[in-house]
Amino acid sequence: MYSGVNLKELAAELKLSPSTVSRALNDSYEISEETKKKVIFMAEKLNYQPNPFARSLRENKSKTIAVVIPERINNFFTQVIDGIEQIMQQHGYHLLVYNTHEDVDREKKIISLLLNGRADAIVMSVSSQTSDVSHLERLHERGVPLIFFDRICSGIPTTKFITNDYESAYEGTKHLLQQGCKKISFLMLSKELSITKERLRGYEDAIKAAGLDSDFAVSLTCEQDEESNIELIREMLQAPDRPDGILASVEKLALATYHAVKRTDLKIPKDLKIISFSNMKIASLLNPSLTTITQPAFTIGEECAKLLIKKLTRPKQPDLLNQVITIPSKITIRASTMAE
Amino acid sequence: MYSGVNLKELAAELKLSPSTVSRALNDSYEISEETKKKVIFMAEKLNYQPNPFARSLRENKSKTIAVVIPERINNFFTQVIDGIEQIMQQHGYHLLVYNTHEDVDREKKIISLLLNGRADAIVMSVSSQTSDVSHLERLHERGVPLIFFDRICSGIPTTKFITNDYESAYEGTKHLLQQGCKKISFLMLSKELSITKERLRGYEDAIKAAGLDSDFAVSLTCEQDEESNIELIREMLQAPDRPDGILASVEKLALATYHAVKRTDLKIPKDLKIISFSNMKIASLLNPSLTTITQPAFTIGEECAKLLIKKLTRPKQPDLLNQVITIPSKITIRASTMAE
DNA sequence: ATTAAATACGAAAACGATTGCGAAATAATT
DNA sequence: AATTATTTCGCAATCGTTTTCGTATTTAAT
Repeated sequence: MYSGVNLKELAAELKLSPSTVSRALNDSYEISEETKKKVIFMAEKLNYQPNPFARSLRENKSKTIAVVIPERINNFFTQVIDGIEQIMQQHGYHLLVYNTHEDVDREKKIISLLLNGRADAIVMSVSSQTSDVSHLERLHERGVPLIFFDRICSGIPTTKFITNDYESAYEGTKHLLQQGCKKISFLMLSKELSITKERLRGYEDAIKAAGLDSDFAVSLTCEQDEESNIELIREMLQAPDRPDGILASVEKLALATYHAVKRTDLKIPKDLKIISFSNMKIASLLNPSLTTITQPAFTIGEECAKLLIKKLTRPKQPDLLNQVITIPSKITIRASTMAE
Repeated sequence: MYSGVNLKELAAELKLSPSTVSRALNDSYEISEETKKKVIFMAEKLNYQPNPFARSLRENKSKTIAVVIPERINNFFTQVIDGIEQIMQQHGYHLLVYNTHEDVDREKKIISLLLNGRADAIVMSVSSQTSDVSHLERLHERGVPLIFFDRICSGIPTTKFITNDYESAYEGTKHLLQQGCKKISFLMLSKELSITKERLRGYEDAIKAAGLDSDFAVSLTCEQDEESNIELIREMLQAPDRPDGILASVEKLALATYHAVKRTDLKIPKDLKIISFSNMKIASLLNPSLTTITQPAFTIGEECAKLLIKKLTRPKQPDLLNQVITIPSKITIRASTMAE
């Protein structure tokens, strides 16, 4: 592979030393305006591109951020990445993106690859299987700036960005109750997940606040396999004490419910009302259209990136604060929760 | 940021020279089994992680692949990336992902960032605005291995992966005709796009083969803005000579059509039948369920990656062949194209 | 026993940038 | 005019690897 001209060759062409050329290109005060112009012109002409690895080696930073997500085919995560990229691109940063596929082992491997400074910082959302967080602790102790979003690790003292999971779940459940639901089921991926815990808490509190017996609360931990999820939900819906309302803590479980319903005689929203955390653009095109709790995904990504930029570009920045920053979600009521 | 132990320190700890330690870790034949064991043990113990930039600088390769796509919130591209990552991760490669947002200027900037060897190869799908391809030519002439998929640049002599765009569009149009459509509209993003050209050709040939007047063929170039797309389609659907069938060359235009139809009195499939190139998992949940031409996205990603691995890991590999590799799509017929 | 070959390791250069320090050349000060 | 300050640039070290070359020691061959 032909790699263009380097600093030494550029310097030779200009009859200057590499140090002078380097300083000229970096706009050092030690270089006269005249030579700066000449250098810049020649660099332009020869299309000089600095070698990023030489620079990274010397400066001990890579101008690269790693983003680790549990799932790529997911509107929420995709929007977050778009938000991160939006800010990072403006500051000349590159994005390494890794998909853990909800698998802790893959997550651990990926994290271990990031221990060597390949990325200047990491933005991540943990997998649903992650309970042991020693790999993340090690990363943090190494001093790699680490930010969590959505699925956070409260045990690791750094900044986390989430939405108002508790309140949204509370409001969502309240909405179902107001629409006449008597028995609401909460669908979740894994009890280990921070979002599961918070959303479950919101759900339970709303049920209690309505004076309903908590026996009515049905929780169902869903597997990873799409088809088995659908079957689990179908069985639940065909049981004698079936729920008449569903709060799905993640989008894919709402879709699984739609599929499950198609295998029964039930009708949404007459027999079953459903609301879901979801960033689908086409919630309104589903049959019936889906009432959603939409997370501010793009904004979350932007905020993560802005904080990192502050941390990485300022000279003597303190460590990322151990705090949780909440950006509220928005509920959009659609046909799936309509009363008669 | 604390960066762990380096080779020199590890060597000092072992009372060996850095060269020996390096060779031991790289399993060189010049090192005895005994010292290899000692070195590996100590490296393990001190948790030695080689500096990727020093290595990249020395070896002149980064173990990194860049993926450039026009849109992130798109099931097709996302699945392709999953496929690429699947293979690349097995070979220790990292993925830089860039979104051009269908903007040539952003595409050019991104490409110029990749001229310096930051990535060992590039896998990309061009933006819909890309007509001038000089930036891509420069990249290719620099010798950076470049592979196109889906939206390709036929002018650049390298390997491209596509689906059978012509045949799929032909078959899709034929299906609409068989279901009784008399006037079929083809929806597309930009006439510059390779996929647009091929799919349009398939569509036109199918219309002609049916002995239909080509005046019936309506083409509509859609803007980037979602809302204006919807309005354009709505106007078309409410015109006196409205189509009774639609072939959408990309997913987002099918969804725009669904939205547009909701603003009219028309019913799918009674008044309007629609088929679309789409990798949506939830095509069956739309109202009515959408007949789709599903591209082998994951496989396309895998094949791109496999070819690159071959090119990058074998010592004296020739340049990537100037050829187009086709992997067929699959049509799934659903309610949106059902005759009475 | 002498020479040749194989084994196991170290010294040092190289990759391409940045930067501390020194040194000319010019300008300013006394 | 002599000294000092300022401007402008070059030398060489450095970042952490890999690798070429050289060398000492052991083993094999004649």
